[in-house]
Amino acid sequence: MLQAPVIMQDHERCADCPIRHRAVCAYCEPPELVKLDAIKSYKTYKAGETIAWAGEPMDVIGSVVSGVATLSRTLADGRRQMVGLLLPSDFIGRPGRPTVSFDVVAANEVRICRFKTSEFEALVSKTPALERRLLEMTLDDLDAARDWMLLLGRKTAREKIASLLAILARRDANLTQQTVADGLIFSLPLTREAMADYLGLTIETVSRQISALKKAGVIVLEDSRHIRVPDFVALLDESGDDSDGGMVS
Amino acid sequence: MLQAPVIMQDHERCADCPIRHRAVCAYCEPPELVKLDAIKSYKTYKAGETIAWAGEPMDVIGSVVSGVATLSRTLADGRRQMVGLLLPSDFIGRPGRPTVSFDVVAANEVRICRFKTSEFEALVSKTPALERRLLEMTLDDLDAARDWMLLLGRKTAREKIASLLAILARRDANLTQQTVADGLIFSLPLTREAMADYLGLTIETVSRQISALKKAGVIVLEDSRHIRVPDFVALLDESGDDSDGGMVS
DNA sequence: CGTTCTCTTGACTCATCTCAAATCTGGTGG
DNA sequence: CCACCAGATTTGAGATGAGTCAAGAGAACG
Repeated sequence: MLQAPVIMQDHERCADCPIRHRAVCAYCEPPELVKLDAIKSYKTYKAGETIAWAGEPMDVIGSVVSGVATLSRTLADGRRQMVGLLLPSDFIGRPGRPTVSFDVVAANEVRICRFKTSEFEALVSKTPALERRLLEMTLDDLDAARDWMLLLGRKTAREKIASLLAILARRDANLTQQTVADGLIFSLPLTREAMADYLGLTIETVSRQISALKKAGVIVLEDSRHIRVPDFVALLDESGDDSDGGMVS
Repeated sequence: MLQAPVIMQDHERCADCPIRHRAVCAYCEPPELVKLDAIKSYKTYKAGETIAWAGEPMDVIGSVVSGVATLSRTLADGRRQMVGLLLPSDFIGRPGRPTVSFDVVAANEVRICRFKTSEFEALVSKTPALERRLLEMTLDDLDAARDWMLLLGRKTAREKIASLLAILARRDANLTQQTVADGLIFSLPLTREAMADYLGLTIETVSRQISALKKAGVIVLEDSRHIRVPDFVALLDESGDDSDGGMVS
């Protein structure tokens, strides 16, 4: 379970940074960190605040230090689809392009370690460790986007909900070092609307399917933003994915 | 027509390669091309042939020289979603991971310039030009995947079809240097089934929506694999996208 | 304690899927 | 050149999952 939010300090030295080993700077050596230190700054956004608008020039890029942000694209008539979920250590902004192509919105309070785009790009081109990590992270994002496409194109509403809950549960278990095997509880960092945008559904369908999974005993709602999963395998079975994932010889 | 039949030669020298300036090697200098030359080989796959199976180890990676290949993921019960479309110059295989996570299938006859994964990775780590281009291509793929997610999650069947036709029409116009404005004809490199897998629809729905667009006069079928678009803007209107894309101040 | 927002639930509609059959196509062998 | 076959495509009829519209129940906030 998550504790009350710890008041974050500016991590003056990158070496103390909580995302030091997973962010874009993961492979940097101390001398390189000094250079990053020199050009970075921190900024905090409140829940619901827009960090960047689609189509606008993006003069800062950076890493999520804490909190959750969403990337979404909107059709002319208002239909919206989330296309990315940014968690701590994820990178915001696309090097080599002047504008963002989607809205970036803080889902809860988000803290960002940011750089001026131009300064960061200059540093990247001189720092192979940064470029290598950036490539690796982008490849991971692409893999995730492709799993997500399978979900959007072929899964039922119930499977979509189960898949999302499984993702969130697994990540939370990772963070808190619980074992996934027995009952685990996690908090939902997304509103029903954000879940609907993530899954390509309506709010009502999200709500109905959560109720259905609750009725089936697969999940228990502690309150509307905290979920308990008594049997993680049962949840995976509902997600439509190969349950033996990775076990194939 | 040329008198002598043109038989595709192995492009012994990269400098003569048709995808030289768009593939992963785009930024390489002649001395670097020599190194690529030394470790590359060519292979041709027939239409329908599987180039790589999901979950299998992938010991070769490389670039599509000609033809079209598809990436797709399959659920345990057989539902399938295409998650990538590989065109000439696109890169097959993921550096830094031993297995592929989806099936790679030739949609028509595909010719590949390939490298042993281990040799290629060794070269990448010593060749910044390769790494930079790889990052750039991966970022483009990620952008494309995100547009695709919007299509899968929020567009209607008719909009999905129109979007796909618009993409194919635009690419074909690019290749043949036609202007997109007036009536243009292009060939459909995908079967109805492949289109359905791309769009998250069934074959029947694909067929019905193509018929509907035909009846509405938006497209004309020369035959079932060749489409004429009398008015490209009308097609874009059907696609659901902002028609004024990029024109917003 | 209203006000407002989020979430849940119900009743009905409709887009897309499913199942089934007809038609078209290209390729093969006689 | 034609008959035939297998696969691809189209079309129809009916089923159904998810959307829409509407109302009510909680929660959060000042």
